[in-house]
Amino acid sequence: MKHSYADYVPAIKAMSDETRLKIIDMLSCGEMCACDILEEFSISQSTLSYHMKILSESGLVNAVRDGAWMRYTLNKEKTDEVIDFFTCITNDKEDCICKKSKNKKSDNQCC
Amino acid sequence: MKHSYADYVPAIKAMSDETRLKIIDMLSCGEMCACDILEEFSISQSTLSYHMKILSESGLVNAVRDGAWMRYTLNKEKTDEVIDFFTCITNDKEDCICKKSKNKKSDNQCC
DNA sequence: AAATCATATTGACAACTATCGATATGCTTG
DNA sequence: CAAGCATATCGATAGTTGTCAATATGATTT
Repeated sequence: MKHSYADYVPAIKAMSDETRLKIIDMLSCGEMCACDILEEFSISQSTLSYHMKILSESGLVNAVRDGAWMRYTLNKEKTDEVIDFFTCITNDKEDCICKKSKNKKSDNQCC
Repeated sequence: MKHSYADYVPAIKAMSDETRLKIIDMLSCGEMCACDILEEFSISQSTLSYHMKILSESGLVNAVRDGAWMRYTLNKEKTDEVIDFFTCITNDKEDCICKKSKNKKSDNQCC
């Protein structure tokens, strides 16, 4: 099934911040709780909570409550989907948007 | 050579916009000039110029003046670099940030 | 149930972003 | 060189973002 460019914007926006990139990297080898993530930064607890919300709402990160703690994991399906999308739009392809009729201006279907 | 997360932020920010994602896709099979790109959108000429500036300053797009026209191409080295970076931070690795000493809080070296 | 710990939400604010119309710059062509 | 085309810059503006302190919520422990 095809998607539109806009479908990927929330996840890419979520990745376009230095703090969140580092959090993604920290989650790449396994689960972490908010307090452990917080230890690695010099930001307030509310700011971290804001970043975790953006990451989980974008689908890049799974958030599971475990008692008083939140356990975060990377959503590998989603991160792979974003990588596939990038690979697709940055490479030449049979049905590339630039090969389509000039009249189909409103075509936002993509990879 | 290692980079910091912040090094990738400008390129990722440049990709975090629907219009610019479509422009990247349009450039994936070859060169285009600003006026041809503009035809595909319902935005003003000044807005397109703004987007092209962000794309070229991020390094994702090469901009070359050709008389009165600007010729834009995708910088494949840069787009590949971003894809490699994503692949790296979203996958487990030997020297992952999460395996480092808790004391090295200021370590922003990454993929 | 009161105190405490972990996380989320709220309200405020400065900085940044996307957009436009108007105007400027720079190249080409009559 | 004047007119016109292609692109860039400027100034204004509405919307979004990242940050914090303060406070709220929700779970655990005493």
